[in-house]
Amino acid sequence: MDRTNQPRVRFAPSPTGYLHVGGARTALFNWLYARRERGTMLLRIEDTDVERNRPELVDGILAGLKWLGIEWDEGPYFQSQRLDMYRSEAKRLLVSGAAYACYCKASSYAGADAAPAADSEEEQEGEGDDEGPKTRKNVACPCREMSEADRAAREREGVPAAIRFGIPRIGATTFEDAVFGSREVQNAEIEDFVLLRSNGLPTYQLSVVVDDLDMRITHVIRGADHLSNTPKQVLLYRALGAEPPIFAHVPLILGPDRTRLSKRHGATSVSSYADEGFLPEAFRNFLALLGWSPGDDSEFLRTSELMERFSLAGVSRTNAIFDRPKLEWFNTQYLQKLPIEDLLPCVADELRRANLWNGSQAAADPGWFARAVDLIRPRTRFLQDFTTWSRGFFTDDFDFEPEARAKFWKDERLPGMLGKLADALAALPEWNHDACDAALRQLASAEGVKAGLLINATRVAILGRAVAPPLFESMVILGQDRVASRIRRALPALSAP
RNA sequence: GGCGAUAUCGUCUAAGGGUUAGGACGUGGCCCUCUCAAGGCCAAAAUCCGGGUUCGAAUCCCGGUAUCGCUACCA
Repeated sequence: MDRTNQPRVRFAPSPTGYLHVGGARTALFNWLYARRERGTMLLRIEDTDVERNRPELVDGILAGLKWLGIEWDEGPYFQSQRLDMYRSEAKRLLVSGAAYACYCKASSYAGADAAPAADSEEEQEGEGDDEGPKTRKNVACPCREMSEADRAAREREGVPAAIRFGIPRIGATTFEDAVFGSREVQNAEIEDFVLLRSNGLPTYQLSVVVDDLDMRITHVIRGADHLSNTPKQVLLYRALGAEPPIFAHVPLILGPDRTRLSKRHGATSVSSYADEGFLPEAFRNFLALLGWSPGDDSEFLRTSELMERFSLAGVSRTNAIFDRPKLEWFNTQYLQKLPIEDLLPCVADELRRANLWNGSQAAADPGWFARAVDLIRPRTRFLQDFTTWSRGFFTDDFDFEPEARAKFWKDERLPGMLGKLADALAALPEWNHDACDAALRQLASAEGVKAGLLINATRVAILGRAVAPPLFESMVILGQDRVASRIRRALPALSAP
């Protein structure tokens, strides 16, 4: 089968941190594109920076992608296992004259003015801000023009050399970006960047191009922070005798303060959203709409629809702010609108996590489980809601919430009335919504109280909470025996001060 | 500092020369009600500023401003 026309995309995180929402969104776009176009997505771990690299984080990134439901078709490949290829390609460029050896000390370039102490201080206000020299010229490495004799001398001395790419002095480099359109950059603006460090490890620019070429990547979909460096890579592709792939840079995701999303904005790792009880599909829907629009007013888009409708043309060019309330809204929508059979496995997992699954009616009776979840879900916002305030549906082991007691158990006639209610309910020949309703209202009018008083008090008695689903539906789910015994069990607590 | 990109309600966005500038989140109000949600209805809320081009500009052009990105032997 001829697959030459099928796109190949990749997600290429570097294990310097967990999988954050920006990376997740990039991964999602790649995945949606691959699925839409019946292409192939591969995963590549960019771990060429030995100092920042933390191998133990790879598992977390993989786990984050799995939770998101993003499946790659090839990989993961590790750049750390492909070093020979980068070295030989660098050598090729050296031989062809596209690159040159640089004998300068790394420190004379590295972080020359960069690394402004990582997001710490703002320089204080005031006028006298004739600050330190922030000026920076393009790197014009003297080694580029070094004579052969000098070069040989350095080699003899064993001076460690980096390999730099020699940017053409004149002309411009152009490329097409599927999102930002056609781009042109003057070569004079581009500095001779390093391809291979003096320690023999490749830089990002080299490894990314070599790999994308070797892996036959057709579409590079990545964050817009790479847009400015793309001309370097285009030049590199050409120097390697290849045509560049199609680029598609997607806008960045910012925090509410419009700065790059980072730890101090709170949850930025995908796993924290998993822990918080978000549904993966809701998260995908939310993420997909951050920087992409289907073109109409559709918002609730299940993953299958995203895969049908995603296109690079719909990607925005404007950075987007991560809007937590909207994410929560999506989660609520999914909890309530998902076909019940799609939701059940997620709830079952949550019950297992809370140790409420084994031996429960939920595990034993699928039909009952579905009815119970359906009753509870209109009031849920997170998966945890099934094991916190609604745990009374899945176990007898729950407490009477103090606020609920204070609010609905005030009336001192309640113990007597609920005792009678328990008897009346236990004696019902049939157990359904209307029978329970009638029994309770009959008692209320006989006692001369409003039905609401009994309803609210009973809800607390059988579920322990002031906030729970409507009473009679809850009774039906719980069953006659359990309801009667729970009411009786509550009586002592009810009469306690 | 240099280079570049971007700019529509507070937020995500639609409208790619002609609309009362639409939808959604959030906010406020009303309805529903057995608690609390959900839901329904209503409301306030935007074309960054200034110049052009045009009969007509959110849309095209220029300038300014702001924001973001890049400017590393990080990715």
